[in-house]
Amino acid sequence: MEIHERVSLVVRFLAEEYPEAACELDYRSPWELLVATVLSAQCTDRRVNQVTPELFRRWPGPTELAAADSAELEAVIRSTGFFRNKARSLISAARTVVAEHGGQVPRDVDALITLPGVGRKTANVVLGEAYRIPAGIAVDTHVQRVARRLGLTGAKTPATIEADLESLVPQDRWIGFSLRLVLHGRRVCTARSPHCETCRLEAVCARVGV
DNA sequence: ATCCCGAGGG
DNA sequence: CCCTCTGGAT
Repeated sequence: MEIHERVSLVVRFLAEEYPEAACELDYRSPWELLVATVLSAQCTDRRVNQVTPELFRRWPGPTELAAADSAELEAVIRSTGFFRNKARSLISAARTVVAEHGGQVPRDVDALITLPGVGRKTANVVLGEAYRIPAGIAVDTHVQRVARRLGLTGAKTPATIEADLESLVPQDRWIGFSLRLVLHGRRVCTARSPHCETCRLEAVCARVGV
């Protein structure tokens, strides 16, 4: 089967299988989503959602977080892991957002990735979810693993995988495609085992590395 | 390539 | 015990 045909089948299957796919981080504004997404690195969304209510109560916006005491912030976000790096990044990012972006989360990738703690994955999530701008396909550990197993890319770095997927998937499907690959990676094609016996994508899968 | 880092699952 | 969780910076 030719690659574009397989991709279109994958996109269609995912839309049928996971119509509900949505970001599972709790947030009420682009700023809160940015903070939650930075915290989600190497951490489950559930755990992030456990710490953000107190975080947003004590430091409601970038102005407040810019003036936060790092030790106090570290204590609040400790359970998400990497807490020293994340606290330092968030306070510094808050200062930049206040000083250079009028307190608003920037609407483009280049501005977002200059913020400490924000790479392409986080930038693509924030733009797609908060602003509905399909700036790029967010490539996290799940998207990387599942896309490679399916045979949609042979690349090994997130940047190249992102470019490969963006050349194959129509731009108006990017946001949902990423969310659904993540969901499939969590529920079926897990890191430990791809569970091919119960996977409805098996017919269009290259089963790379299985 | 390595480091940051806690928590839960197999 | 080892692996993994929506990574990013050095």
